[in-house]
Formats: sequence, structure tokens, C-alpha cells
Amino acid sequence: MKNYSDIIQNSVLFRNTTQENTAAMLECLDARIKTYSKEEYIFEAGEIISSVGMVLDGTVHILKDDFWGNRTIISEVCPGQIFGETYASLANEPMGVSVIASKKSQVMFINISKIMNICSSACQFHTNLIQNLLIIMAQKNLTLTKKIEHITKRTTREKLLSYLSEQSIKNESSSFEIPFNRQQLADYLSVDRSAMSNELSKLKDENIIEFEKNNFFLKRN
Amino acid sequence: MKNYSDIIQNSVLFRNTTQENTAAMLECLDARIKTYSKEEYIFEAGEIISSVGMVLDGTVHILKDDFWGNRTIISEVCPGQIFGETYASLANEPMGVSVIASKKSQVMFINISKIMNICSSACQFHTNLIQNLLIIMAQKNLTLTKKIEHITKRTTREKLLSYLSEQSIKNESSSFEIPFNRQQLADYLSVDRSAMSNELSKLKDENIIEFEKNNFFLKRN
DNA sequence: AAAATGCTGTTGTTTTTACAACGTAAAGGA
DNA sequence: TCCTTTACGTTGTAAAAACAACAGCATTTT
Repeated sequence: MKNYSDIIQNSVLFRNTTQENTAAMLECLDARIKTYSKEEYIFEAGEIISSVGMVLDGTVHILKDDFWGNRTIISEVCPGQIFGETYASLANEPMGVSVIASKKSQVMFINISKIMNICSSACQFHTNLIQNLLIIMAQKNLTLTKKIEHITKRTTREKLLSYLSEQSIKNESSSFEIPFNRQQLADYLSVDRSAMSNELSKLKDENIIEFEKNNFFLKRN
Repeated sequence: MKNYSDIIQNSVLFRNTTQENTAAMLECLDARIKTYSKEEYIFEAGEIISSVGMVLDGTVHILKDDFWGNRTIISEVCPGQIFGETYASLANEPMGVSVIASKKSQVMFINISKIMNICSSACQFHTNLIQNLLIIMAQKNLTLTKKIEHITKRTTREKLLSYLSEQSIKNESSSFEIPFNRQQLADYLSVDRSAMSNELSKLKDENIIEFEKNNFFLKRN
């Protein structure tokens, strides 16, 4: 096994595992490493999978082909991050997406049942591993839920206010800085950038918000 | 403890647990039951929680108040279903939503750490419990992801086609029945019903789809 | 059977959004 | 310094969506 211990050690899945234990755990978990060439399928839509993948090197794309063959890239997975955990957890759910190496990549697979069923040795770290997996899923869940809350709003204005309100509450202040530039924010809210900029200006004119660059201020009237 | 064993036994969280074991497990998990009167807060936004709630009787609403005080009901939780698992799994994440009993309700709480840390007795069922929790979260994840895929599309037409394509692939057939009526579908895709109906008619005129009531047929041209 | 209700499609109008194009200012590199 | 690139706001136009209102049909209730 090549030396990807840094990647593994720093991954969220193996957080709080000591370096000495990691190697033993990987053995116990029966982790397998596979190399994929550019454009090679790692998982294909329709497949039933039982393993979680962790990118060790390269980059992996999650994508979806629709009924008419149109392909959409849903996300990119970088070293240390995992993929497939949702489908691996659902034994009867065929993959709704495909996973492809976008360049030559090294991927480590761990069977979900090996994660779930506690082994005899290093049990404490095993519990930790399960907890990390749960945290990863909870975090993803939260991210998705928040996005849905904003996007389900009908107008650009409402989407903006929903997002800004969340940021304000999160920062516990009516003034705060957002982590997106305009284009990124527009993509996140899935609206047109210029239309969004326009709407931001209107909100400013109507004295509902103030902003300069990425600093926003919400007003109560 | 009143007799809610049927509810618990039939819940997803306790699936595959034998009736004899459930009682012992609840003891081991230090499950607590609390009664809430109508409109009473169960969790409040901003709070840090460490317990998962299971509704045993009544109904519970997940809701959100924005910066300006506008309240939105996000979802309803019925007997046997759990809530708070996302925030309970994330030790540092303050609740972004509030949970309120919409009528007089009985709620059972289980501390997430009791679920995560394997006890000495009935270990097999404990593993099962963790697995069920993971399944619940994976399922929710999948549901959210699919919805986002559709909603992020810009036009009503694209949203419709994205949804219909998914249904088609799921049913492994170009003809299938959808589980929503028009209003429900419009709500799900967060578009206007009449505009959606209109778009459906156009798609039919353009010979891209056929439909009658809830039966759809997709065409490749 | 009659009445009421719910679901769906249709249409016209108004509002909102997307799109394209452009000007300006700031940032970064040669 | 000059040039290039990037980010952001602005505007006009065309397209799309929301909205409101209604008609036809089916289902349910009385």
C-alpha cells in the first residue's frame, strides 16, 4: 500500500484515529485500493453498491445522465473525501448517479458492513469511525436542507432574503460577510447573476438591505 | 411507560429488533418520554441538542423563523418517525429550525451518544439500531438530493423533464405512473400549478411526452 | 338525483426572469 | 506602467413564469 496515510489521516472519516491505529483498522476493514484511468467508471448508475469510496489521489466526478442522454456533473470529489456512502447504506437502492475518474485516480474502498459490524480489536476506534460517518452524512444533510430552503422560494428576491436571513442568523448579527461572490451566489441559488444583481440593487433602493462587496447588512423596518 | 410498543416496534429506527429486546434496549438507551401540550416548543432554534426525538403520539412540526419573523413550516413528523437526528449528530451545530408540538404529543428522546456507544448487552441489536439510523439519514439524503437536482433546473420545462426522466429511469420504462397529482407535483418542483399544466400541454404538443392523468410516457426522437 | 367539491387544462394579463451586451472599477501579471 | 482579466452593476429586450379566473369533468356528499 503506497503512502497515502497523510490523506487518510487527515480525512473526516478517520478523524480522531491515531496514526498507529489507522493501518490496523484498514487491515481490519479490508480496505482495497484500486487505480482508475481517466474517464473510467468507478460506479455506474443502476448498480447496487455496498462500499464507500475514498479518493486518495486524483479527482472523481459524480454525474448523471438523463433519459435523453444529457449528462450533468453534480459534484467533484477530492482526495480525503468519500463518495457512495448514501447508496452503500441503502442495500436495495440502485445508484441514481454514476461516478467517473476525471483523471487518473487512486480510490480506496471500504465495505459498509465492515464499518457497521464492530470487530474485536480496536473497538474504540471503530465506534469513532461510525460516528464520523454519521457526522459526514449529517453534515451533508444539513447542507442540502439549507439549500432547498432557499431554492424552493419562488422569486429571486425571496431566495436572496432567505439566504441572507440564514447568514444573519448564523452570524448572530444583522451585518455579516458572505463566502460567495455574485456568480457563486447566483449559482447556489440557481438564478441568473445579472438578474440577481439587479434584485440586490432594488432591495438596497427599498431600504431593506445594505451591502458593499460581500458585506451585507439587514434592516428591520 | 405507557404502551407505545407498537409504534416503536413498527418504526424504522427499531426495525429488525425483536419485541423482547426492545424494552431492554430502551432501558439501556436511557430513553425518556415527555408530554408536550399544543404549541409547546420541543427544540428551539439556536439550541444545541444531543438527543433524537421520536414522536409516539400526536404530531410535531419542524419550522423556521427568518430574520424578519416570518414563520415557515418545513415538515410534519408523525408517530414512529424521528426528528433532530441531524443536529444531534453534529455536536457543535446549533439548531437552524425549531420543533413544536402541533397538538398534544408524546415524544421519546434517546441520546445520540447512547446510540453510538455500544453497550455490553444485546450488542447485536445495538449494531442494528446504528445501521437503521444510518439508513434513515441516507434515505433522507437521497430524497433531498433528488429534489435539488430537479429544482435547480432553471425553467419549469427542465424541472418537469428532470423529474419525469428520474421516474422513467426508476421504473426502468419509458411509461410510468407518478405518485403526485398536479398540485403536489407543482409544490414538489416549486412552480405554479397552472403554469406547469400549461408546460405539460406544450410538451405533449411538441411530441416529447404523452400523458393521461398520472400516467406518463416519454419519447425519444 | 342533485349539489358540492376537487382536479385539471386553458387563457389573458401582469410580473418576473433570463439573456445579451456594455461600462466601470479593481486586481493581477507582464 | 500598461495590459489583461475578473467582478459587479446596469439596461433593454425577449422569454418565461406567476397569477387570476374560468370551464369541463369526475368524484363525493347530501
